[in-house]
Amino acid sequence: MPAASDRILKPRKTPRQARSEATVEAIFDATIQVLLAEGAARLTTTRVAERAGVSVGTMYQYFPNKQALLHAVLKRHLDGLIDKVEKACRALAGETIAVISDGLVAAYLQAKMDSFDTARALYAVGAELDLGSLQAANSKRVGEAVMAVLTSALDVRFEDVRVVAFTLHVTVAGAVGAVLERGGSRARAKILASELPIMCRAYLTAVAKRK
Amino acid sequence: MPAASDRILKPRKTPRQARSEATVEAIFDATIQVLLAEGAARLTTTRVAERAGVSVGTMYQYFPNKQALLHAVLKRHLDGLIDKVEKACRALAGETIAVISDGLVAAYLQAKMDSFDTARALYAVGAELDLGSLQAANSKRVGEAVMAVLTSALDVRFEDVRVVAFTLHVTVAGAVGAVLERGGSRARAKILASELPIMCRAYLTAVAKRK
DNA sequence: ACCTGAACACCGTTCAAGT
DNA sequence: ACCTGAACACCGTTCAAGT
Repeated sequence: MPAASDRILKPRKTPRQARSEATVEAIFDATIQVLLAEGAARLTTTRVAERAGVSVGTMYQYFPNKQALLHAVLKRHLDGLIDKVEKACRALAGETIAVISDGLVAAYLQAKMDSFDTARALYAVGAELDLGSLQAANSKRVGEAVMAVLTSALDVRFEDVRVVAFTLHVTVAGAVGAVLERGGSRARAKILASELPIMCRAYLTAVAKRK
Repeated sequence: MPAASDRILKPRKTPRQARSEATVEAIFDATIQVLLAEGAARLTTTRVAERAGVSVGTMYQYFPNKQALLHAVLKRHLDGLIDKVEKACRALAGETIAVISDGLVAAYLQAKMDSFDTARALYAVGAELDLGSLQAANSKRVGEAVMAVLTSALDVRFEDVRVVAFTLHVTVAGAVGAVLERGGSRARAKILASELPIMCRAYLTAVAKRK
């Protein structure tokens, strides 16, 4: 039988939607904090829940399992990257292939470097989840956007834009990923920043046909 | 007090060294088998030991922990790759840059494809261990070999071979890794096989100076 | 000497019991 | 209705007890 004090002690009902959003946000933040502060090996559902200020049980209301949590956190990060790349693609439409190439590489590197620590931390858990499907969706969205800019190039056209866009994406993403995975110093990131534009421009020029 | 039957039932002492090697080999094989058959999530020390026909305790005599085991298995795989790439480098010494470029890319792709399933399976556990240090060592050895062939090129020389070799390695390895990570169909591997040579040759030509 | 496998600490996940 | 956290199954690792 509920005592009268219950009415006072219990928090008033907060708007369901807003509360949920805040909780999810707190869990996301907690995940990255634990990852950065304690490492992938100590990234525990209990620890994340504790840091986020909720019980494990509550966390499992929002995410059915640990993998789903990591998936969501990584998706959030990748979506942010994709947004930036898409924006860059739209801004580069109708330029020459040289400008497009440099702009794309710069945008991609910039986006990755903006969230260097987070990106590195997330790469460390990447293999624990179905990174495959996420990256596939990622590839698709970035692929569409890149195909669009390449097609819009002022001075050239491509035999098979799909293949070219795929190659470009997988090479740049792969190189950056490789550097991030292996301890990724910022020095090495700088080498990429100077060499990738040359490589991409050279590749695009090699496979392009004059318009 | 040992009974007389012990002398009969106990296996005779097998040469220490040879026995160890066989056991370690069995554990390596068991690891990859469990990985391919049951997936990374079910890759368990107990399961590996069982499959290898030893007790967990025995396995811990050879490998101080699970990470060390995975590290060793991955190292074994990467060393195999490096050997092939180094061999290719030696064979390509003194050729023109075009031949060297195509030869290098072909050798790298070939080596990866030879062990496609193993490579894919290992990528799935890559993040669980200090892949970083392994890849760093890997990078170094491959870097040396690639620098050597590039320097030996008949027709051109490079301002900074170290940077060029690094870029080449990280791009090709990254692209292949990216494709393997995301479910890597062989169809996509084929696109790489046709595009990477073009890209690498274009890059090398762009940064090379006539001799 | 060397191997075994029960035991321990800890993790992901669930769900009865609270409020 | 919603949250909690003890409880459960399972994992990595150890080490007393066997042979």
